[in-house]
Amino acid sequence: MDGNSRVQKRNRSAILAAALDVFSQHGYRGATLDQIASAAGMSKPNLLYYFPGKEAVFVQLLHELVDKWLEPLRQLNADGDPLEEIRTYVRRKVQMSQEMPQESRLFANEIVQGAPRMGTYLSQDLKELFDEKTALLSKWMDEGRIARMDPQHLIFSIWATTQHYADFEAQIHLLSDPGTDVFQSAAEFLDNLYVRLLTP
Amino acid sequence: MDGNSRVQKRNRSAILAAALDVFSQHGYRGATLDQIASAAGMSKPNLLYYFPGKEAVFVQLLHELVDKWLEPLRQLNADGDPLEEIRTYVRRKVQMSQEMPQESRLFANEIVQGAPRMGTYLSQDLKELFDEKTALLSKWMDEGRIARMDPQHLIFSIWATTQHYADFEAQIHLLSDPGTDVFQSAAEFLDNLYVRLLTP
DNA sequence: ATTATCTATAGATCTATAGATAATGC
DNA sequence: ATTATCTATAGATCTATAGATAATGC
Repeated sequence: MDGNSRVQKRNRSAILAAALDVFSQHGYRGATLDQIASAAGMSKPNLLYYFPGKEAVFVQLLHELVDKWLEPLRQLNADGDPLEEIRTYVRRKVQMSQEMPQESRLFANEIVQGAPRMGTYLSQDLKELFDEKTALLSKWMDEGRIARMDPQHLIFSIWATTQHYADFEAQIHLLSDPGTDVFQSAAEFLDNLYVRLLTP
Repeated sequence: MDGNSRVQKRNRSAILAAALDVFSQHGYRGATLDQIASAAGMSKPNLLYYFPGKEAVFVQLLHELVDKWLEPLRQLNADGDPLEEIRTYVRRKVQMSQEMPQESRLFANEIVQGAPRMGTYLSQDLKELFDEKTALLSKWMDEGRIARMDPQHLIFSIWATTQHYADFEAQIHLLSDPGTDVFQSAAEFLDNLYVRLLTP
């Protein structure tokens, strides 16, 4: 009656987990409800009992992930030591590429195609957070605590370099020396890069 | 008779140009032959007179682009000044993001999804070139002409930071200050970044 | 004669729904 | 009584082909 029985919760989260698998690998159009239903261990009509349609599953999935996805940037702390805060942010982003590559590719897929289903509110959350944190970086630069540069491009470069290891994993894996821990050496490389770049 | 009449050439290149438009925006599965044929100004059966099928169009398109795409890295010159060579490479890659964003997104789409249609030979070309250029970077580091670091991650970081402006253009555009030339400021930011990073 | 294009449609795939049935909760 | 699931299928979309016709080149 409340639409939130144990079975409902279990099935809805099974569907969203399956949707993450399938959408992140094939993109929105490349994914089919059959694949998702099958990965969730149920029939396609049953899946559609829980969600009104394909797009609803996709949008719900983005919703549930966006907060988790932006958490590291949110934690960039105005009261901390600037360089250490940014190093921590970079380290966390590399870690997310390692531990949540599907989430990264889900967003990448969507944005590469112009983010047609991301919804304005998702972008508004992001824009607000982005403006807040670029302002913080500017302040740190004004205070001479990190080197002066364009704070927007600084954040873009952190996103680019860290998410690259998840989004382009197929290429990275093809080109990297076998037997090395790519994420470990990436974390070290990027830590060094941002220390060099940001030290006043 | 030779299968290379003027009409054939014109139509085949119209199809490939249309395919670049459509595949780069919607990905392989999201694109339809109808869209491509219509963008090329012909009927779908007529398109299929020139190519055996959808995948053939896509693979042919990748083929024709991969050389152009790798050209800037190929031009990294062992006899030039190391820092200037790398700065030039970065500048060219930013320029390509500005001037060939569709090509960038075409490859991005494909690699994010695990590069299922890229073919091994494409990757072999890339691997060979990548190994050659990382060896060159290593040599420059051994000679003390640029700072020592992991040369593989150095190239990954250049790809990531430069291609990001094409691949994630939707996001960049949403977040950037309006009225500024994003590519101009990106080029300056990245030039400064790599000078700082690489100066011994 | 050969090349290029069109109409019509087969066949496959996919999203979504209708309607019946089984399982669960009171 | 309500919630959850199934079978069957409608309807839309898409790739690809068959077969006829028009345009071009010798």
